[in-house]
Amino acid sequence: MEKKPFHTYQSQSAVFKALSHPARLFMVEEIARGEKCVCELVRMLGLDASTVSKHLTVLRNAGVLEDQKRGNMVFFRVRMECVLGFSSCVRKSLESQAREQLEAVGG
Amino acid sequence: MEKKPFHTYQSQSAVFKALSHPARLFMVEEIARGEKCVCELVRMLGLDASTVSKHLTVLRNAGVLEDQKRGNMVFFRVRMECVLGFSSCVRKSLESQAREQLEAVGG
DNA sequence: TGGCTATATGGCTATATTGCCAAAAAGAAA
DNA sequence: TTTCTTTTTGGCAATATAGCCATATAGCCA
Repeated sequence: MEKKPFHTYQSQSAVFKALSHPARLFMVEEIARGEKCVCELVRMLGLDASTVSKHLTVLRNAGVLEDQKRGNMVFFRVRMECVLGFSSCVRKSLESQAREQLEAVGG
Repeated sequence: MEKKPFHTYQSQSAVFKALSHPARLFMVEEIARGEKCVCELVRMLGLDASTVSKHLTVLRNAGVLEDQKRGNMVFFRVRMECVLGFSSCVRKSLESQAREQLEAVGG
């Protein structure tokens, strides 16, 4: 059994950690619809600009997003394209689990 | 965030949070190779049994794993099968990003 | 019954995370 | 130049997490 070194789990789990906050998950999905500047995400989320900036730093450091400065604005795009499939997988799984739960209760 | 209700992001991000710890990621991959009792994971990880138990609770509550008690042992299986594809996606992305980084430096 | 194993829970400390405000840095505009 | 906008960074307090130990619970076997 080819076991993977521990640092492999470290950098992989950093990606999941980056996706593990509702606001960050929202941002990734919105950015997937088209690149967004920080200011637009601030407007969408209603969070402080510094908070949004730090969330985006987490996503960039994990390799999920990449940024590009144009003028005095910074635009973010998805870099790790394959994570976009994660959400639908998780959503469908949670939905089917909820249905199972409903049937078990007698729905 | 009016595309999807907030609780959708909450329960989805709980799944990613469950995967966001190296020990939990390791456990999911090992359990994917075949169901494991808590005691075996304790031996593999070298962590306290109570710590492993709590990690497994996180994974079960997120819907990633399910458990089954047989005798005085509890066996865990993967419930959210599709997460098993996440790791290879992330690993490949991180590898290609590392290669890009190497080229950028002049490797 | 008692003793042993496997697992879960409560409590505790150390560390990490999150969100805000204040301020700095970098451009654009007046 | 000054002023405004955008973004990042530092600092702080509140909260959450991770790990351990101690203990509780449950099942097996003698």
